[in-house]
Amino acid sequence: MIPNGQSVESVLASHGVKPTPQRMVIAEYLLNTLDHPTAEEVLDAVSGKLPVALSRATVYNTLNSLKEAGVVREVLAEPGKVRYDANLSNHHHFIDVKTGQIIDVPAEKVEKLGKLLDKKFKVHGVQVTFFGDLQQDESEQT
Amino acid sequence: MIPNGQSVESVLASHGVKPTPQRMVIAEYLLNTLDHPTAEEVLDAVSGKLPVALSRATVYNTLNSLKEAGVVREVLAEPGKVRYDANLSNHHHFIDVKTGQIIDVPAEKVEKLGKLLDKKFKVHGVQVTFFGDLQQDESEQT
DNA sequence: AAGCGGATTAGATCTAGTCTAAAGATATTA
DNA sequence: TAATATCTTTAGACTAGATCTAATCCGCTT
Ligand SMILES: [Mn+2]
Ligand SMILES: [Mn+2]
Ligand SMILES: [Zn+2]
Ligand SMILES: [Zn+2]
Repeated sequence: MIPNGQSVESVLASHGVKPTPQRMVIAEYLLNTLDHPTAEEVLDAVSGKLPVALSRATVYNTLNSLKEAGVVREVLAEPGKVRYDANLSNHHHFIDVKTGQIIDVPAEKVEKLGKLLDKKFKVHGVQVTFFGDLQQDESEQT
Repeated sequence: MIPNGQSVESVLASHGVKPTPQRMVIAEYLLNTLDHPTAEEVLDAVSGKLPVALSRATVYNTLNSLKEAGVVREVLAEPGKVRYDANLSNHHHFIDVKTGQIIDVPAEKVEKLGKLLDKKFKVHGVQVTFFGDLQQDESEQT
């Protein structure tokens, strides 16, 4: 997650995010976990690490800032919850429908989109979503 | 969406869903749109079509029943909203980040996952999510 | 007709997320 | 240093999607 020997502060700096104490602890947490925590989980995990109280609004503000700055990305897994992921490598996610566990899947594993993956993953379904920009438009379509 | 010349009633029957009037109008609506409506949008669209009031609880109950029965599937596009899709063919979604419009993309268009698609779709990002069942487990992993 | 189980209802409740208005920090002038 | 501007954080109110509850309704079977 955290690139090479970079400090959390330098990661923020390189993305143009001013390093306040609140942002530091939140980014540090995200950059050092393989989990895909929700805002609530981030709050629980880091609120003890500051001398002052950490408000929910700040957690949400910070997560949105980090997302917009490109430090983390959103993962939409279950309905009704946004999760955050500091792994910016080209990868996808496998979600265990029993436990809810979310596991990173390197993009190169996704060759034929249906075969692939370890035999350890019994795939029930795949959901692929493109986000982009629809050109409006000349004749022929999808 | 709706298979061949089948009636809505027979679609429900073939999936083991008892065809009440509420379920009929909801299923009929979903089976005849290319949209990917939310529960709220379903409620708005069909509530006038019944002689009685249609409660929100029934809409949610019905959507969950239809999903579990395999008549529709969930689409997780934007955070905080579940959308429903009666197109069960193997396909993915393109979401216009400007308008929010959701467009079906046939699976065969998704060959190399990055190239592909019409030039009309400028892809900013792709999110692939597998849902499944994690075998717990012998040695080697992803 | 009585009883049963599933379906539907209105409205309360839950919860993730946003908004608000005030207070705090930090940088930039004079 | 003081004044000011801009940005950040805070507690708590608020919103909105979704679920829960308990009463009622409806179609069957006896
Ligand atoms: Mn969250
Ligand atoms: Mn909805
Ligand atoms: Zn990930
Ligand atoms: Zn679709």
